[in-house]
Amino acid sequence: MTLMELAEHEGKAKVAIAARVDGVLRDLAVRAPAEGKVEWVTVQDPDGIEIMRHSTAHVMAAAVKELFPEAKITIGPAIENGFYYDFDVEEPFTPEDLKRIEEKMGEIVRAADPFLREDLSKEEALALFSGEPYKEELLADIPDPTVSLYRVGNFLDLCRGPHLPSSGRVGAYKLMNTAGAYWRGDSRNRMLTRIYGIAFAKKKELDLHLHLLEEVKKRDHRRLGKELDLFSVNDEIGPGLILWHPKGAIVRRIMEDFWREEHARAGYDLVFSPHIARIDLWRVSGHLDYYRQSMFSAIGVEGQDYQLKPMNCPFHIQIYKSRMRSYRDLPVRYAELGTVYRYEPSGTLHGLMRVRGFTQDDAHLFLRSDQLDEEIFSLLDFTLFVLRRFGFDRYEIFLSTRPEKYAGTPENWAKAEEALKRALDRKGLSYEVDPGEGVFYGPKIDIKIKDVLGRAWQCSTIQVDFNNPDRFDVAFIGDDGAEHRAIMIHRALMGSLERFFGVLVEHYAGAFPLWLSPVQVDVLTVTDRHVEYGREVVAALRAAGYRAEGDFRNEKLGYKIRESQLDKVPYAIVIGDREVTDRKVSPRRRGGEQLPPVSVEEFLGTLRKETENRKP
RNA sequence: GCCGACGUAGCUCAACGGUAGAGCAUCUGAUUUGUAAUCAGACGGUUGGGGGUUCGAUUCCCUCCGUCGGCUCCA
Repeated sequence: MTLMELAEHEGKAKVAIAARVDGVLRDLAVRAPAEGKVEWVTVQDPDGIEIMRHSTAHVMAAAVKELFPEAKITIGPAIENGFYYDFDVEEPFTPEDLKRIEEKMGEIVRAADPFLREDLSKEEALALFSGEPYKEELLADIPDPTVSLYRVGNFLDLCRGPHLPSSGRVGAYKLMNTAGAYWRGDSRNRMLTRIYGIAFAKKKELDLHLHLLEEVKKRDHRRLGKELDLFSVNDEIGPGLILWHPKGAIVRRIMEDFWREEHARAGYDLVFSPHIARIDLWRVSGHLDYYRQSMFSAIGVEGQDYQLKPMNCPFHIQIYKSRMRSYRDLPVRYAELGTVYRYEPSGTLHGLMRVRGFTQDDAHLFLRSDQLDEEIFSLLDFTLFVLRRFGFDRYEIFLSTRPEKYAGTPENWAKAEEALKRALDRKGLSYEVDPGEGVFYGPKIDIKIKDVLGRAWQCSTIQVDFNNPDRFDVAFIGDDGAEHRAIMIHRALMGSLERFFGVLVEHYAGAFPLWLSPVQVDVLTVTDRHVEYGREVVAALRAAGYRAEGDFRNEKLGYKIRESQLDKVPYAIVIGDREVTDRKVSPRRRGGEQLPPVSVEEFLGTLRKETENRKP
């Protein structure tokens, strides 16, 4: 009896698409075990939906091979929300091709061809895949003597499986776009043509996801940046270089003020450093060896080479080194909103999220080794405190370990990795280990913040550095009167102000909380009769420290309300005959909620309450 | 950087080998208006830059710049 027959017997044939036999995922076509645990896997199951998406990729590849027999197949896994498949073709697919492929997929789904598994020796498989060089290459790399193949209709693919019982069980899918992708993700390899698709169990879920994509588009910080006049990038200035317009600049200034205030409170000393330095500084720091591909070319000055800074650390180190330090002075914490410049390949630039010039909310901590654990622990605390103030309370945390290209000794790396791990464990934070993803000078904790739509953004980073102290001879005098090596921590909480601001814009869809809003209150008059009192109200709000603007134009109230709403101003207050007579204002919240008329004093109280503690 | 698509008025988009058009914004006038758009008129473009094909290019070709979707990389 096969699992399929067993499923029929148990009345599960309609929902089961695979089975977990003693914890191992299997096709329904295989023989049911005489004993052992069988669990049915459905498309509701995370494993099940992945199988379905993977099978959809096969169906797509089958459709492509029918329409474009000369296309060479490569690989096509399931991914979040869907799947992709990479092909080697002479001419990349056009949107019209995608439409045809999608239709052909429909035919294959309607045909409900079974997915048939065949286990063959590698030699037999090689014979079947002659003319498919990528499959031959994959086969050559498989150590096992036998491999599994899956056939659906006329399409045969090398695959581990499992798969749906038949193509008829494929759910709702849609081909989205094509993209270039290197074979095996290596830029030295040939560029393939990738087709991305999304796939869900039900049409309704697919529609929901398409709706989500619309929402993402609406929140795009590049669109909102233009609509709300927050920032721009400009051809004549150059790609990846940001112009902060007045409204964006207000938000940035508030972010910076908050940051400075809290850092002073947390025991940091605020410093400033220049944007360029002699190239030798970067030779000593190791940047020239390990970071050169991210640096702009040197600048010749009176026969000497200077370098635009990609990081702030060497400067802070020099401040530390400007005098002798006692063990009693540590930890020394230098913080700077330091603007750095990094060469990023043009194809990677993206609005505010990936730029060539950005300001890090950087700090460097100089510690004794006995202070490392405690400092990292309180740093995690501080980081989460700052992030929460901006409305982020969900995170993905990664611990990145030693990369291939690194400076320092493996022993020191291990020590640092241990220290980071201990702090995370003590703080009770769950995290993933990212092997080999550390920076060249040390391991790090990265905190990705999750926005309202659940997307994760890399912002905060805490990096231990055992390298620079050696290179720059960063030392302190211990209680034994001898010189000791200090440990350094690099850290940024918001990461880059540009990226963090971009994330903020998307998180709030441009509707910033009151404390961050570029304009907090719009004062709208009904007719010319009310302008005088309107000016008075604007002046009173400004005198109290709020960002208020008056709209005294000769327009209908509805027109002004609409504009205020589109500008996402938190409060619009209406002033007409009634308000002038009673010396009151009628506030309306962004979103339409109408509040009762109150005196200006009372309204100020409302604002004060809403901005205290910088409520997100 | 690589692959593909794209670049038309301040913005969003039409036209597509035959001297470029709409809506919104802006400006002017009228209207004095009560919670998401009052009406009318005017202004606005060497169609991203350069080169080529053609009697003629926004349209076809080349090249450069930039943007977008990915890949590689990353705050």
